Amino acid sequence: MEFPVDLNPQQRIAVDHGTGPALVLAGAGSGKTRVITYRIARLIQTGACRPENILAVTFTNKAADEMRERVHALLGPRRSAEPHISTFHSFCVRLLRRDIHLLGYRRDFSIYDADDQKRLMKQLLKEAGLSESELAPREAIGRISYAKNHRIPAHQYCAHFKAANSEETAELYRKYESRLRQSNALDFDDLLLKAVELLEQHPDRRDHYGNWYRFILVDEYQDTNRPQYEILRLLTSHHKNLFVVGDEDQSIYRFRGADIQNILRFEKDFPGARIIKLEQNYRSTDNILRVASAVVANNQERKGKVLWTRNPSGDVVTCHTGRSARSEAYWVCNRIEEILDEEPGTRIAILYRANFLSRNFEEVLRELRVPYAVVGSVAFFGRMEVKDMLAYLRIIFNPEDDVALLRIINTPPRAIGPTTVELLAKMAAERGCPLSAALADLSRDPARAGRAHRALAAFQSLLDRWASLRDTASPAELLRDIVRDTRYREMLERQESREEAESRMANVEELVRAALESGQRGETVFEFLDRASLASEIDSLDTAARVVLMTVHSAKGLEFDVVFLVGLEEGLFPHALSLDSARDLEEERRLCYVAITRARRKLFVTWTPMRRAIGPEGFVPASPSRFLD
DNA sequence: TAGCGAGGCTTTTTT
DNA sequence: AGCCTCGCTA
Repeated sequence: MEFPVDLNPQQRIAVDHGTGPALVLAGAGSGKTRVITYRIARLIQTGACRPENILAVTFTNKAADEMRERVHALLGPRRSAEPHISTFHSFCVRLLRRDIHLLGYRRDFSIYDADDQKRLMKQLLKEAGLSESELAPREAIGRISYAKNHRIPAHQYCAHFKAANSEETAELYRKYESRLRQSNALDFDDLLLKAVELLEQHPDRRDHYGNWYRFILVDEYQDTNRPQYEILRLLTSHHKNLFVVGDEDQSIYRFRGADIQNILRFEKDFPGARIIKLEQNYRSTDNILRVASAVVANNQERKGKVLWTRNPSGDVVTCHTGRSARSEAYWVCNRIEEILDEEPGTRIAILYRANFLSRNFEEVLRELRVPYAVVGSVAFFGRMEVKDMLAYLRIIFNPEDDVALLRIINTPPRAIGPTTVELLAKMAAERGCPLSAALADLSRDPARAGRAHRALAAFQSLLDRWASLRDTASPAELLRDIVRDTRYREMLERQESREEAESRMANVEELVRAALESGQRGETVFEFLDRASLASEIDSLDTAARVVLMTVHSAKGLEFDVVFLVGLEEGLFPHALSLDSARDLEEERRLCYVAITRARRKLFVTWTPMRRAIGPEGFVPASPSRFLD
């Protein structure tokens, strides 16, 4: 293949960049994914580097898949080896599954997602005698996560944070960490942090991976956090071949630790870095672009790019004020009907700040019989029944996984109630052992008898049976056994309507199929579980859907012909929790910028004063978002 | 002591 | 739609 010529001068400079650090400041719609994929193809094609020595990092699995496909398309079918393209988290998991024993962990660790974290934290709050109204589990997790990402250990927590209940938080932090350790589990933060530790404490590993990955490319650099930055520094310490692409105006993940300073001070961190700006937008009409620029121009924390386009000016951006949340939804959905009537192939998105806003739009779309897809709230791997099945697998392969055990110990109900679970937890705490060990002992204790004991013994024998199959049966076979042995289907049919039970069982079947396929690809059970843990909602987005509903965060990196940005009210967008801080407000503004720049041809913005029926002091009508000005 | 139905409450953003 | 608590029953 002759190398493509459809690159503008700046893009070409970026693609042809040789060795050493480079920062590509790429405005929305300026072709940044294209630059990365072309560059990967170029490095391989010119022989500068073998494919397997390239590491490209993206933010979602979906982005990684797409990048892989595009590189394939550019290079054609001559498969010798593949460049390594994945998310930071998946990359770190791979590293850790191989080398984490060097840090004193076992390689069969479990991964705790947000839901698992919350369960663990609730348990800890209960043990500490704190009510959830004193300290919300999510709040506690958030603080601990912040401290971890800034490398502040529990015993130094109070010295850094002087909030009212920082002592309680520090104590929870200490217990949280020791419980994770004891459960042979890592949370999402740990996946990155342990990778940093590994590379820092074991220079031979750092050199090994650093030498292997000769060229490292990073997408969405503006959303990297501190541990991610450190991983990049460690891996590139010798060769400095770090090529990052990002847009400071699209940095929207501060709440989960992203540090916009990473992109703002790139030249300081990597002296001699080449800086390339991509300012020509190929996506949107000029009118849309001008609206976007006007919003984000109010920000201070910028490097300053001037986006421009050769596209036509297009329609003006329309703002609609709804009489109520419901009528806002009707207005939007009626416009959608009209648009699809005229041009059935149009790809349309309804974007909002918070998930719960989807409800009205979903209901109205259903009423009008317009097919749609929602991203969010209930992703496949987040479904109750799927998580139950995965918890069974986890406890079989990592018996120390307390959160998994607690999840399924009485699901389906098998007469192991709160009192019995409490007793197990007390035993485990006293002996400092995992719950499964306490369970095994208690269920085999000949001195005990009675109903509760019989229930425990029956459950233990189920666990023993599955454990004996662990090394011979495939995960898919195990899952089938679990469904059968636990009478899971019967539980669903007892608890829910027939339809509901059917659809949940269909999800379980789907999971079995996924396990089967994973096995056929030759993956281990851990690779299967890892993918389930790291899958995100956007990964499974059906790109064929004409109308999609999602949060603005989920929409980052996507584009649509027509965008409806809804719920533009003070307190909602910008969100009430961001109003006190200038930095948070800037992030809300960037979020708004992201939303606007998703649109190719048409943009509608809507709001309504009448969204919240109840406030603290009765009804309070909302004001239009400041972003509308 | 476990199970179950009723009823109230609540929703920032997520790898 | 999911989470919790409460009160009743076996």
